[in-house]
Amino acid sequence: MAAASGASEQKIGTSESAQDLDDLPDMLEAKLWENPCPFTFRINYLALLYNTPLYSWIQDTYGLKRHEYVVIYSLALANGGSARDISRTSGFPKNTLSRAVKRLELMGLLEERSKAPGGGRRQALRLSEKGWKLFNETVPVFESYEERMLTPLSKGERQILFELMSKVVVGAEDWADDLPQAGAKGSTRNTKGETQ
Amino acid sequence: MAAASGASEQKIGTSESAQDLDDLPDMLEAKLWENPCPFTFRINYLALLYNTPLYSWIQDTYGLKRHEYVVIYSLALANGGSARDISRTSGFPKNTLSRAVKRLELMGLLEERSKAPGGGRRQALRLSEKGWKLFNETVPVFESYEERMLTPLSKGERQILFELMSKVVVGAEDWADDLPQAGAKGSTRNTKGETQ
DNA sequence: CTAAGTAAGTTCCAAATTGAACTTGACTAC
DNA sequence: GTAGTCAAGTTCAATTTGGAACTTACTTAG
Repeated sequence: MAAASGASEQKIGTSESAQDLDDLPDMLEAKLWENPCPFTFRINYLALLYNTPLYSWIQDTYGLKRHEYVVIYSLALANGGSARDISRTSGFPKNTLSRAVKRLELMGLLEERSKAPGGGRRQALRLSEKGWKLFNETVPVFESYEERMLTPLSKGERQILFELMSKVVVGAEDWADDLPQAGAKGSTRNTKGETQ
Repeated sequence: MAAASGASEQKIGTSESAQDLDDLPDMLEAKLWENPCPFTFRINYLALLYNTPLYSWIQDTYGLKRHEYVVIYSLALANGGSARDISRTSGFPKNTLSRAVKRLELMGLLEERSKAPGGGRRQALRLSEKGWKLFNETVPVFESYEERMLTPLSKGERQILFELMSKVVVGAEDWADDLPQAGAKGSTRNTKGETQ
């Protein structure tokens, strides 16, 4: 709760305050404390703060783009997964992933795709030795960044946060499909936005 | 906590289970329950689930792209804000926003930009009557979607979640700038990723 | 008053992204 | 076996994106 700043109808009384001092725009205050969607704003904002530096580090260090690294990460957690799985869990469209996979193969980070584990025409993707090495080198950085993010919370608070977020995610299975009104042609879902 | 599925070294014993039944890939289970970064995965995943349908609804209904709607939303919370502010708080690069603003003006959703409130060369952006109308029509949908998302939580739990997330966001001011190792040329920050 | 400095906003263009169409392979029913 | 159905993956083309360079406008120092 709490209404912190005085944005909205600001008549520019005395303030314009932190604008340049601390570099934090009033707008951030407004988005944090007067937002009709405070939860999702925090979600999005934290995702921004977390992802941006990490993926730009990955880019600079390993020359991998975000969706390429996402493939690595995904396979590290579920080796033998398919492009479709990665698409579903990350939000990247399948053609983007197709290219990513191709490039990773070329770089020798994936093993040759074995034919099909699950259903239809699915291809099982697996990390190569080199792919695992890359993953093992990089996870600690991601982990420590998450750790860093959670610094303000005690052990117990983290546990609670984890449980609450899990509840929300698990519950999401219900609503995650019916849009406001029309789903219309929305056949294949994923249309934007990404996940690690 | 809790190791749910049996992904990682899956030898395809009996399962491949929900793969087609419920449409949830094992990979999702792995990412949820065996992820070295469980918090940020949830963050990203929820952002995905929330943003995707809403913005594609906005697109279909009002013909506005995500960053365009973000401008509207941002100004609704902090009227008179500048493009720079929106960039900072949303993560979109300034040229993208420049274009968005231009288009919104053309559509009559913004008032003519007044010169400068804060410092330097800043332009104050304001919603027009029409812009407010659009915002007022759409927020309820965003709100109800957030509400929907939080359904699994009791009132008290929501309050706790809100407080914990706030703590993390507020604490972010400290770490939000130093990358893993080199910030290098990273002058203007925002390089990818978006926020509402 | 002029010069230098700074940063917001804009333009440009090469590169990346993705919807749509297509291809491919597998499974199912006959 | 063959035909039909379905979805994973790929290709293609058009749009979108965002880094770099530029412009503009204000602020400050001389």
